[in-house]
Amino acid sequence: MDFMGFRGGAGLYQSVGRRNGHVGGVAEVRAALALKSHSEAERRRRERINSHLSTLRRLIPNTSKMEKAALLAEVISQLRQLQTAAAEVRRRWNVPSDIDEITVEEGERVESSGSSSSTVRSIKATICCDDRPDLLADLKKALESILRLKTVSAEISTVGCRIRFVFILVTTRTSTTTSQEQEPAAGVITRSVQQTLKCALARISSSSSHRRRQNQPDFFSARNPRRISPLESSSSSS
Amino acid sequence: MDFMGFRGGAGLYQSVGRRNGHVGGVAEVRAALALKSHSEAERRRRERINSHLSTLRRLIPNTSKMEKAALLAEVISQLRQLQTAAAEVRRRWNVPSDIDEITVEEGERVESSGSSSSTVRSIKATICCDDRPDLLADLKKALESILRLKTVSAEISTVGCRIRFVFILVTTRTSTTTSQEQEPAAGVITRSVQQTLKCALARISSSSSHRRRQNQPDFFSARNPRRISPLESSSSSS
DNA sequence: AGCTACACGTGATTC
DNA sequence: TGAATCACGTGTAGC
Repeated sequence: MDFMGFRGGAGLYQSVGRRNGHVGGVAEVRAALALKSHSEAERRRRERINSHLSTLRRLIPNTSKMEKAALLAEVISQLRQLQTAAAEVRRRWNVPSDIDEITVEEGERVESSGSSSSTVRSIKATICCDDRPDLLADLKKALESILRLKTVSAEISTVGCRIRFVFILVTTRTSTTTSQEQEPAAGVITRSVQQTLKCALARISSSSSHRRRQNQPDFFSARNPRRISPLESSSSSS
Repeated sequence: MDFMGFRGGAGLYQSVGRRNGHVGGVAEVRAALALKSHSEAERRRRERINSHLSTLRRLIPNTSKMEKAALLAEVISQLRQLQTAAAEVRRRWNVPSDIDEITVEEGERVESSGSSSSTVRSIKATICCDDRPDLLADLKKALESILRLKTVSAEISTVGCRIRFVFILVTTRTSTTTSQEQEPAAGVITRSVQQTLKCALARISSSSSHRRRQNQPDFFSARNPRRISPLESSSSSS
């Protein structure tokens, strides 16, 4: 315990030299004191970290005798499982989270019922953001007027100040079907929807004086597995 | 970097002495080599731990610039929230987990419809364990024959080899209502139910050659916040 | 004997 | 400047 402090003190003593002809100079004792408080602070820091590690051991079964790295690996595994499970439950129940999110997936292609041979795509767009008046109207307008999509259904759910939409949209062919323009590829549509929604929300969040609350939402507050900067998400898996 | 190794080497050198009249003896170089591999191993260990810490930083937003202890505190907070949320969802959906569990809560007191003035208590008992044939019958028998409880309903759900029951039970007054015995307190009943179920399951698990699978269940695999040794749980909050 | 994991004190760095 | 964090090499104990 003490031999280390002693050794450190001796080393410092040699470098400083015997000023004033005696070994117990003020500089030396000051340095020794500093060194001591330094080691004590470091010990406190270690205790803090190890205390947290032991509560993690308590939180996850069968990790009592694991080494530190293995414990952290278990923590990571558990956290990943829980985060993905929570995201799945949120998705199925349409529960808003505290993180802004936009996902757009394309549905199956559907034959148009009209007389022409054109097809119609269905698109599922989910938006999670802060609520505010006329948000639904604004989003619908953006989707319908800019992208000429038809809103088949809009499922809405709010928790506190947060809101989550699930839009089911279909492409509409204008009367210019006779023109030479080809039907856009699916990826183009989803990206356009995403961009449009992103811009609409960016406009809104910049105009309003909302401040994001930092922490502790109500239910299934799990942050998403990946960091998602506000409204920059991209997920289009089926 | 090197001064530490040099200092350590010097100390060792003094203790060993100048064997064979020269400073580069075999013992010295062996010791130096051992010290070197030691420090390298320690560096690898540090890298392993820090790598896990950085993936934790990636898993939880806004922890990039946190100090180590604060990061671990955030991890603990997240894990707690997710574990309790998952337990709540499991409870509501009656999803079996991979951990044996018995909880007994007493319901509200209900006036008996009979002519006597005796009352009836309702009890909700949930059991999560490995499935096996005749398990339901065994449990029902134990509850009804030993404790003279009537099974109002039994909700059952299985995932893989795991099963979870939710029994709704009511106390039955025998024809000896006229005797001098008092109605037992609620805590006594719940404890009795718990003990009976625990014994029934212990009998089963010891007789069968089941081995608990260690890890990675299907859905909502969260272990419970508290360590629960098999069939020793106790939770009777309302 | 070696190998591994942990605790410790210390230098470097930042604020 | 002190106070705090982190990385580093080392001592030490268990297998």
